Amino acid sequence: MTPSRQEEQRGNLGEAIKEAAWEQIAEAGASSLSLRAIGRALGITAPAIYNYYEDRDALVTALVIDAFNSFGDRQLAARDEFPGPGQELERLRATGLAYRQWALDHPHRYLLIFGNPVPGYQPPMQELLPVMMRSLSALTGCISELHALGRIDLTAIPRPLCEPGNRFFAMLEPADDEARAVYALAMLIWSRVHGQVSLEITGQLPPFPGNGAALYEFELDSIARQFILPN
Amino acid sequence: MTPSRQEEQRGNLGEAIKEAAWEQIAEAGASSLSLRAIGRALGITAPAIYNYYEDRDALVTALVIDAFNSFGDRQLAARDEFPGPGQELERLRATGLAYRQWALDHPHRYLLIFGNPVPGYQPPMQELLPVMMRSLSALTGCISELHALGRIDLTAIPRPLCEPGNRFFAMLEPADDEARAVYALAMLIWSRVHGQVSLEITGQLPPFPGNGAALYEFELDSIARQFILPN
DNA sequence: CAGTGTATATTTACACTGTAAACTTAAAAT
DNA sequence: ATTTTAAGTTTACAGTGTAAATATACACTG
Repeated sequence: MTPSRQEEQRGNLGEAIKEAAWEQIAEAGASSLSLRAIGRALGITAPAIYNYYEDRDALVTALVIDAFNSFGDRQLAARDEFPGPGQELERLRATGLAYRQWALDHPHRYLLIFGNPVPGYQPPMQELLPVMMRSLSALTGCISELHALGRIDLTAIPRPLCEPGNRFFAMLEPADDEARAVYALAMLIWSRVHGQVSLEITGQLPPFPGNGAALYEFELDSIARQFILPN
Repeated sequence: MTPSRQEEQRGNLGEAIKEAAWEQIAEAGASSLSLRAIGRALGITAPAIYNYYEDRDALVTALVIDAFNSFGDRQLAARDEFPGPGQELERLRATGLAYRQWALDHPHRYLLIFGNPVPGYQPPMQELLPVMMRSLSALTGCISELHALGRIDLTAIPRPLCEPGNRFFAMLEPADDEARAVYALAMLIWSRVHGQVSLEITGQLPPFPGNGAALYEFELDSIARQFILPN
C-alpha cells in the first residue's frame, strides 16, 4: 500500500504549504492564492492549513519573510563578491545589478514585497522590520563606507522626518543626522532602481539591449556619477 | 411613493456603476472589487451589471481608461500652465510635480494603471494605447521641444529594441531613431518619478519635509541637471 | 497495559465571489 | 394591437476563506 501524500509530507507540512503557495504564486500571481488549491495540491483539505498558519494573512507573512530573506541573501552575496578595500564602488554596483537580477529571477516575490500591498493584507511590521533592514543593509552599508571615505557629499540630501506611525519609524528613530542622510540617499537610490525594475517586470517598459540591462546600467552609472566622488 | 434607486439611476446606470466601483476601490483597493457589492450599493442585482459591461474585466478596463484620462488631463493642464516659448523647463517641472500630485490625490487610480496588474486581468492594449500615449504626451512633448532647442543631448541614451509583443510596440514601430531616443529618455524619467511615487503612496518611504515633496523635488532637480543643458 | 490528552486531520456549514441560463416585465417598433 | 427588444430578476453552479464540531491516531501517564 503506497503511503498517502499526507503521510509523505507529515512533519514538514508547514514548509510544504509554503512551497505549494510559491508554485501557485509563480503561476497566477500573489493575490490569487487559494488555500483550497494548496490543500488540493498536497492531498489535504483547506482547513488543515489552519494548524500551521493562523489564517491566509499569516501564510502571506511567512511568504513575505522568506522572500525578504531570499532577496537579502542575494544582496549580501553580491556585496561580498568585492570584499577588498578600494572596491567600494564595485560593491555598490554589484548590489545594484543583483537587485535587478533577483527581481527578474523571482518577479512574483519581488512584487509581493515591493509592489502593491495584497488586498486586505496588513503587514505586521514588527515581524518584518528585521528582515527588511537586513536586506537593505547591503545598500546602506555601501553608502556608509563610501561616506566614511569622504567620497559622498550628504549635505544636499534631504533628511526624512521621523514621525511615528511610519513604516520605518523604528529604523529612523535611533539614527543621528548622518545616519538619516545615509538612509535618505539609500531610499533615493532604491526608488530609482525600484522604478525601473518594477516597470520592467510588469511589462511596462520596452525591451532594451543587453537583456534589457542597457537602461538599467545607464541608471546605475547615473547614480554613481551623481553621488560618488571619484578617487 | 418614492422612486426606487433603480429608477433614479435609469439611463446612466453605466456611469453609476463606475462611480460605485471607484468608491469601492477607494475603500478597499482595486482588486477587491465586487460586482455584487456594486449592485447592492445601487439597489440592483449583480447580473444586471452584465447589461453594461461584458464581465468584470470589461468594467476594470473602463475604469483604467477613465483613470488614464483623468491622469492625462492633469498632465496636459500642468504643461499648459507655462505655454510660452522660453518656459520649456518650467513646463517639464510642472508636469513632474503634477505627476506626483495626481498620484497623491488618487492613489488607487495610480496603482490601477501603473501598479501591479490586477490578478487575472489582461489589459487590452489596442483599447488602452491611445489614452496611454495621450497621457505620456505631456512628458514626451516637453522632451521633444527641449531637444529641438538643442538643450538635450540624446547620444548617450540607450535605444529601446523594437520587438513585437511588447506593450509599446505599436508606439515604437513607426518612430525613427531620434523619436525612439526621446521615448527612451521619457521612460527613464518616468521610471524615476514612478519609483518614488509608487513607494510613497504604498507607504514604503518615510515622510519628507514639505508634505513629502523634498525628496521628490530633489529628484526633479537631478533630472533637470543631468539631462537639460542650461540656456 | 489501559486510559487519557493532545495534535492533526476531516466534515459540515456559512457567507461571500463571478457569471451562466432562464424567466419576467415594461417600453419601443411595426 | 401585436411583436420585438432591452433591462431587469431569480435561480443555479463552482469557486473562495474560515468557523465549529467531529473523528482519528499518536504520546504520555497512572
